[in-house]
Amino acid sequence: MQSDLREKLISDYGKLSPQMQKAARYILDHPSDVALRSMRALARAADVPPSTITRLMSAIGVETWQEFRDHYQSRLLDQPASYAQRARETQRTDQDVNRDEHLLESICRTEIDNISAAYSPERVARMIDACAAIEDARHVFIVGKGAAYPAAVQFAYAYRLFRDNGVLVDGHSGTFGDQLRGIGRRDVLIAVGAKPYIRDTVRAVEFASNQHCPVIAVTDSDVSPIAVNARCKLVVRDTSQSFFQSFTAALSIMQALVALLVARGDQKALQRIAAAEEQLAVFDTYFED
Amino acid sequence: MQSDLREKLISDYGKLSPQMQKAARYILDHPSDVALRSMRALARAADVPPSTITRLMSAIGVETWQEFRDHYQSRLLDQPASYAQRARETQRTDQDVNRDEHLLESICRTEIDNISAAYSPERVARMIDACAAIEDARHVFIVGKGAAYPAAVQFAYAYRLFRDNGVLVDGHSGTFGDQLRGIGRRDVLIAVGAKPYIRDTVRAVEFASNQHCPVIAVTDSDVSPIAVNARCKLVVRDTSQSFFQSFTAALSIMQALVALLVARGDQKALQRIAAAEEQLAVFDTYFED
DNA sequence: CATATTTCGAAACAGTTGTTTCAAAACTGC
DNA sequence: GCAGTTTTGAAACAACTGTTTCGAAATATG
Repeated sequence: MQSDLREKLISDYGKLSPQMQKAARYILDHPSDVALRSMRALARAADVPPSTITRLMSAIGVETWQEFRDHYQSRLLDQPASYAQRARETQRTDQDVNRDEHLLESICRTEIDNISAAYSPERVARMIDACAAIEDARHVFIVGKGAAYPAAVQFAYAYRLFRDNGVLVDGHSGTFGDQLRGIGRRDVLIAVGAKPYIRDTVRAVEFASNQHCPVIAVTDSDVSPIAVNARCKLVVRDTSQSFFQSFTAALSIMQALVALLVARGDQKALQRIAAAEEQLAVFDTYFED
Repeated sequence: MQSDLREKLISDYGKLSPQMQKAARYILDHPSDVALRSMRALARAADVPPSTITRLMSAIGVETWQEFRDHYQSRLLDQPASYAQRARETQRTDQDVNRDEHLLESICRTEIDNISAAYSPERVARMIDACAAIEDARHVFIVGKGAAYPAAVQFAYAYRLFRDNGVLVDGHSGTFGDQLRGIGRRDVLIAVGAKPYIRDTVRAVEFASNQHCPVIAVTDSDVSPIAVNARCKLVVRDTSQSFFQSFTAALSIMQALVALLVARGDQKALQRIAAAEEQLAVFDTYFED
């Protein structure tokens, strides 16, 4: 509702008492202090007793200092909505009636959060780097087991529509060893996996590394066993409300990689896509209505 | 001397005790938490006793938590590479240089749009309805081919961890007909698919409908051939920047269904999950570091 | 000038903070 | 197996947190 407390502070400034003005002024001049320091510390810095801050809060219609601080913290992070605030919101209506709705609501927020984090400037740079590696590769191996399997499949499927050097290492028919045979320095292995890490995936990464094959790790941490020695670490959040990690952000990134590869590619890529489509049509895969 | 504590954390990671690794890892994954939250709050979030954080500090050669926090706070202030700002930047130089960044930026926005649309109040109501149908079903069949396959697999995989009446109709081994045999009014078919619709999926839906089996359609339109006669239509956007539709929102919804089912379920569901985890551990599926 | 309001800050409060301590638990190497 | 080491979490600690209370000070009103 009240989206910008700063504006409120400015517009109400005239109606405040002298001491409150002093506090308000300091806050306007040092917004990051609100986000980073404690209320009392801020009061000291503004040369005002703590109670003045509390009073200022109620004067501008803010329930509690935490609410105020959260606002400034999320502004500092420049994330659409703050995490803590969100958590408290969902907690507030913790009761029986709309429990399902609230769960889904909170899942939605988390998913969005995970995705925006995945496209932070730093990650974007890494994705572009990953693309470069993929473009130069002789073969592109993709490994992802368990919960990460869908994300791996997604990439493999889309990739195959415009390149024919992709190999999905699924271990379905035969062992990993068979599928990874001959992997080397001129290839690339894209490994997808989050905690709990699946042994096969880790082993595949280790094997590739030993064969000097660069690894692109799509995983949940910089220090994930999948990310060790990786040429490129694409770290995605998998925060989830359920017992099951969310692979939404991972899937999104995989799709983005494909989009990026196509965008950077030449006409040939587009032609291949057209050919693939046509082929599917010939095989009567699609349904026409 | 040691200017970047993050690097230090990564390089020393291997030499830390398990609990410290857990803490270090959380810090690496959530750096802004260090800047914004209290030490104890961080410890709670990382699921670690407060003393572990203190110990971690001395392990990486930091005198006090304050010193550590200050480091992260100034990093946060130094780096105003904000999201919105970044968007503006990339738009400004629309041409040559930052084309990749711009594309990813726009993909990100689209993905977020798709997801928020998927959790609109109306959809949320439908999802709850879908859950009810799934709960009452004798068997839960899941079908999704081509690009929709990953989303279907995702659901099937997670669902199998706490219910044993799920059947992934993938048409891999044998025909669709075999896997759908005996489907009837007491079952449920979850069908995932967007344009271009794949013939097999449509046929599966038609077959199920003829056998009076209720259908839950996760698709791209209310009038999609998959959604005709569906008991419950979960319409998700698949807007995408690339030639390839985005199945992010569909995947997200499938995951949300699982979360909802578990949340609504009884203790038995949780017990089954525990059992499944244990079984995977017994089979040595997971990698321990 | 007296009085009614408003403004103010010290003090008290319950809760939380960062840190240290210590005994139990989990690993060592033999 | 066991002694020796390391690792761990609960408890205790003083210091600090955000908030409320209440009487004094300042201001306004007549």
